[in-house]
Amino acid sequence: MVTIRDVSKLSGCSVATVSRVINKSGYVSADAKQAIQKAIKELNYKPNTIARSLSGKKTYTVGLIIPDIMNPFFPEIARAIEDVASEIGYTVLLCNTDDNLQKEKNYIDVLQTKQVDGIIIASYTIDEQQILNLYQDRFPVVVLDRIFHSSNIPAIVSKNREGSYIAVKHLIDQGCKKIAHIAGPFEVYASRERFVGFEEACKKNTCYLPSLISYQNGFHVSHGFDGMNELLDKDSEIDGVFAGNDLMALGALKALNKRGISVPKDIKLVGFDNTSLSAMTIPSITTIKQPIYEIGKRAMNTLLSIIDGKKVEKYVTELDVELIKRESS
Amino acid sequence: MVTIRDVSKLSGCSVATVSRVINKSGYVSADAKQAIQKAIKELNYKPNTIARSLSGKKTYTVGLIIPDIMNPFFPEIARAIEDVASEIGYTVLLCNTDDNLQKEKNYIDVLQTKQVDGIIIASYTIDEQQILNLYQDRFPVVVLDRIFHSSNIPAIVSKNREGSYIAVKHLIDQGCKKIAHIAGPFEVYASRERFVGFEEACKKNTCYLPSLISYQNGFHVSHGFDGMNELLDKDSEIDGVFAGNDLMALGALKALNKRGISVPKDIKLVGFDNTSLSAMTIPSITTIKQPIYEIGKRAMNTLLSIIDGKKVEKYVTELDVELIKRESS
DNA sequence: TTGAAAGCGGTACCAT
DNA sequence: ATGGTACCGCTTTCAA
Repeated sequence: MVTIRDVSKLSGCSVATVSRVINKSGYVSADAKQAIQKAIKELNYKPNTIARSLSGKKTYTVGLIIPDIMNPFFPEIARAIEDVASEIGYTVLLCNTDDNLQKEKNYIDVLQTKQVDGIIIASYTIDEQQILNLYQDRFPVVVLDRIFHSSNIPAIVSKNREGSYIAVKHLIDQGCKKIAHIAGPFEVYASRERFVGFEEACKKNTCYLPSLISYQNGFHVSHGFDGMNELLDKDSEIDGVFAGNDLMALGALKALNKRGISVPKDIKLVGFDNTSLSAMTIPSITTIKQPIYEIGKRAMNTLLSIIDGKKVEKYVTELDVELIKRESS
Repeated sequence: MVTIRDVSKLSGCSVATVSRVINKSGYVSADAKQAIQKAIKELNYKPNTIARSLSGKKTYTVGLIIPDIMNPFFPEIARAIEDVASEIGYTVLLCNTDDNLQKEKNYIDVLQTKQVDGIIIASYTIDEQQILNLYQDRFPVVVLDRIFHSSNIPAIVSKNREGSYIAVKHLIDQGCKKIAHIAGPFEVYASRERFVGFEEACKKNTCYLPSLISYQNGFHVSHGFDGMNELLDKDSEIDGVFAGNDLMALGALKALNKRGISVPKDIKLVGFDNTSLSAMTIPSITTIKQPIYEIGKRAMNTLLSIIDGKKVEKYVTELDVELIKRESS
């Protein structure tokens, strides 16, 4: 391995001077600079990042903590984060925690001992105190898809409530009279918000009935499937369904399909997220688009601001959602 | 930040001894050990991984280079790798390269200066010489879904040829007389193999016609859509389609749907990969299951063996594929 | 404008 | 069994 001392020797300058030209810091004469650059070329010298980190206190690496990269919401988040990271020479550590407290705690420890410059966390279950500790230690953190009202931890979320409202409004506009909702788990911030948005829209438009909500303890395809069946068993006049996310919407679609109920003729269906799968189903699913990529991008940019010691003016960034009309409605 | 010297002072032992108990190396008296462990607890000391890496030459981090985490094949790969990594205290750097040579070259450099212990590469385009260089520098590398016959670079692939054969055989068993293939780009190892498997199966079973193949220059939904339309325009008697992967199968399904051709009644369809989406479509898509998780797992285990200096006996690991029967056939 | 040298937080060799 | 200390490769202060 070629070190800074090799460059120093070959160029006839001291390591300090070499360091200066590498980092473009301090004064270096044109002659010295040239000699050093020549030596760097010749030796194909690449500064050792580890040594740099140890001395300089920065690793140019951030940690991304998510429940599971296999959940279709997260690849795009990860991609966005990685895109802005790599753009400026940062690198991203991928951490899956399955919403498991122990794994989360463990990863936070690991990331700290690895001296990452900051952490982006998307977790439904994580111990609030855990994150608060980081925040109070002035460790750069940004939270996704969740808000801690008890503190000023920077958070990026999208307008879930408004999204639900738009979804229900759309179903009404399409002629639906009896609209049901398949709600995700209430521990999850986004589920709660979507539920509230649904309630608000229903109250304003007189289609609210408590029996028209199925409460699920998860948000995967199977939950949508079960929820849809549950709703259909209770009330056969349902003509519109708003599912808490696309995965559940797909589950609902499967249940409807199995019963021979036609979408969108008999029942119209709207999902949430606009994950890639919603465009892939047949019929494709109308959904509320979260700007997933944008969420990731903003999160990373916010994190970088914090890392650079800039004051973050907006602690909560709320991003706009949008109705994507497709075949299911 | 608490350092080893703080522990040394508080415990009354030297840093060398503290280091010994941290690493369970060398002899330490019971008394010393106890005092040190007490001090570690009290100070909540965590060894600094960066310092450790600088001195010890290992970072316990590996790089994962893939085209795009948003491609549904890779989240599961990433998950598998991260699972085995985290299990033994390793950490994974996520690198998306979009099959772009410059990005690949750049990431390989970055990963080397970050001193990762090894790299797992899944790339269709990457310069063979690039990887060869790493390999010859004795830098631990494992390649996914591709084989370099010119060298002994460890590779994990699945039995693509056999998979195609099984797919075609299945279509024949279902009564298909005229089977078409939508082939992915030939630069991609897996596409070539699947194509060859298709040809072999057709020749053995007398349903081979060159006109029944659509050659696509990509493998996304749109390519399947276009390919299907192309085939249908050429020959209206097709009653079975084998798509080069699930995304293309979905595209084909969409095209068929649009033309009012019923699947599986009029045309039966088989995909490849068994990505999660294949189970989600309506009708769900029969496919050849690649053991995606297993591929990732093996790749990481192989990499770890290499890192630990063990001899790798099998340079090419070929994993079995399996027919997953679903509604589309 | 330059260089010597003291860290950064560990590891591990060599004495004792 | 233990401790002193010279590294690992780079940054940064301080003096020249």
